[in-house]
Amino acid sequence: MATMKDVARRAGVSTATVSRVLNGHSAPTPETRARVLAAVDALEYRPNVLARSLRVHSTQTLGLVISDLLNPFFAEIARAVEDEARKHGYVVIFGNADENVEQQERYVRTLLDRRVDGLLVCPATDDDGWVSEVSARNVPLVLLDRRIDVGGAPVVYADGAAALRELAAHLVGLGHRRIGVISGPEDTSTGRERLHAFNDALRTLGHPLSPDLVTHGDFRRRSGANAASWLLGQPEPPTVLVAMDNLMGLGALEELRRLGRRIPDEVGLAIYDDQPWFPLFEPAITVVAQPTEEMGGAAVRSLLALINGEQPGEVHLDARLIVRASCGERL
Amino acid sequence: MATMKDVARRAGVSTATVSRVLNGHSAPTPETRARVLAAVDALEYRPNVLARSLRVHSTQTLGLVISDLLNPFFAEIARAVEDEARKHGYVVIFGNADENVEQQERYVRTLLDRRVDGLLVCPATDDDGWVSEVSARNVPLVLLDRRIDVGGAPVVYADGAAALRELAAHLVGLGHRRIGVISGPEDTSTGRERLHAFNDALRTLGHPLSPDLVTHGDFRRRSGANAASWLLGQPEPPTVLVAMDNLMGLGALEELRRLGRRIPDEVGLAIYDDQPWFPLFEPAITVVAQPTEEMGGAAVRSLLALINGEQPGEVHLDARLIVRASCGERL
DNA sequence: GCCGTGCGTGTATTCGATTACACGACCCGG
DNA sequence: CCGGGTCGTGTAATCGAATACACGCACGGC
Repeated sequence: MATMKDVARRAGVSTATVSRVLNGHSAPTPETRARVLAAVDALEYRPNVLARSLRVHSTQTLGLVISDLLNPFFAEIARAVEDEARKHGYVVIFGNADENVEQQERYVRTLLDRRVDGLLVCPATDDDGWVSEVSARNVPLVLLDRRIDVGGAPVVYADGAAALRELAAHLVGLGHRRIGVISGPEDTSTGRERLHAFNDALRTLGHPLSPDLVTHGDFRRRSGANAASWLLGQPEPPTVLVAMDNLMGLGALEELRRLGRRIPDEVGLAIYDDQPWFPLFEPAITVVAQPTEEMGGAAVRSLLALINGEQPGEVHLDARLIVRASCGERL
Repeated sequence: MATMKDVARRAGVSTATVSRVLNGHSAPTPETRARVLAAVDALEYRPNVLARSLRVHSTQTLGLVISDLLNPFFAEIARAVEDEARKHGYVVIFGNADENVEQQERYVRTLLDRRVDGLLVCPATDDDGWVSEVSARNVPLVLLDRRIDVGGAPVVYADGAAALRELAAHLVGLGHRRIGVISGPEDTSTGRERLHAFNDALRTLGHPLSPDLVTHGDFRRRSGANAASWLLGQPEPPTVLVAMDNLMGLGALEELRRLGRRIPDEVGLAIYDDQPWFPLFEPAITVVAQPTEEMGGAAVRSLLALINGEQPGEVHLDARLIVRASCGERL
């Protein structure tokens, strides 16, 4: 690979001049500029990004740590993040934490070691041990989807309260009284908040959740199936299941199919997160849809703002209810 | 951030010694070693990966260019790649080509500029303009999923011929004679090969595809829906649809639902690629499943072999038929 | 004709590591 | 008691770029 020195020699100038031409700095003469550019493409010169980064303390790289790339929700986020980053000339390195705190911590460290200019994290749990390391090296940090209490880091998330209120009204309106919930882990903000928001809404309607019909999964498919199985095995089983994440919802659906329960006649089902295939199930699944693309984009923009020394605020977008047929007759 | 010089000063040794301790080289005295290590964690020293990479000409980073992260098939690949890479101490940078040749080319260049140690590409099309650049910088390259004719680059892919033969037999056995195919683009190897393998199998059975029932999509959902719509609008419409990719299959299903056609009584459906939710549709979808996880893992191993100067062969794994209920009565 | 101004360019240092080579201490055999 | 080998450590060059600073030259004003 040709280096800058080769280009300089061929153009009969110094490396400083080459650098200036390439970076559009000060003002080399038009002729010099032309000579340099000619040498550049004669030699097919490409700058060494590592050397540059070492010198200027910036890598034009963002780090993204997500909990699970197989979760379509996070895949969409990753895709949106990559897309927005590219638009701004950044590249993204990503790591899968696998809903696992230690792996998440390892990844954060790896990405910091790679000198990313900023870090985007969808925290696996409330654990915040890794945050101190990030702030110690003062690398800009933006939290995505799940929030943890940590000073300064802006959060981008989707607020499901309104949508869950609508969902509660929808279910109650259809006559459902025993509502089974498959919630996320209690040590994640999304796990807690969705449950609380939903319960608050139901309480307001005069039909609070029965504590024995609330289960906690781990945002994975298996846990959804297990929870559904347990709920339906109760002495007074629920008439509708609400899964607080798309994978757990899938698991619940799987279990309903396995048990041969007719939806929605025997049991209804609603899922938090929409997916392209949810309308294609029989019956089409009623969901709370999150604006994933906007979330990813907004997170990147917040992060870039931080990198530029600005002080972006918390972004919160709204999730919305999409009523389909899986909880009973459409109104 | 503490640098190696700081550590050296604090430990009362030279940077060379620090480096030797950290890399387990030659043999510093146990006492020196201890002093250095003490200094390292007193200062919370972390090596600067950029400086190291610049010096040793290796970044411990792999580049992955995929066509579409929103395609669950590629998401699984990405996940498997990242997983295997991590096990070997590599990090992966990825780029979404969006089934778009130019963006793919830009990404290849970007990743090369980042000095990845090796490149994994799922080519968007047969276009191979970008390959020359890779070989010019002799960066190890492994092709994943789709093959293109290019000397030297090992290919990792799933061979669907056997599974498609079984599928053909299954369909013919169920009495299907007019079989509609939603194939991939003709300028991708997977697009061509799956169609040919399937047609060969049918021909052998004495029921070759009717050319007017073969359509080509672009591996995206919309094209699957359009193709299904077109096929069903033919004067003599097919009795079963075979979509050669999971997204086009989803599109076809969408269209079938929209038109209100009962599956499999009115039209059957089979899809290439399995997904966790395919068994949950009513009826459960018959599929050809690819071993995505193995593909991703194998690709990384081939790439690492190349990086180590070995000469890995072509890896081809087998896809397999999973008969469910969407083409008619299960045998 | 002299000197300040400004502009284009080159020289040399720096970023933070790795490593070839040299050097001094120590030990041992003749 | 001295020469040669071993072993641990330090010195300095290197990777490939960016950039502070200095230098030289042309030009203009007096």
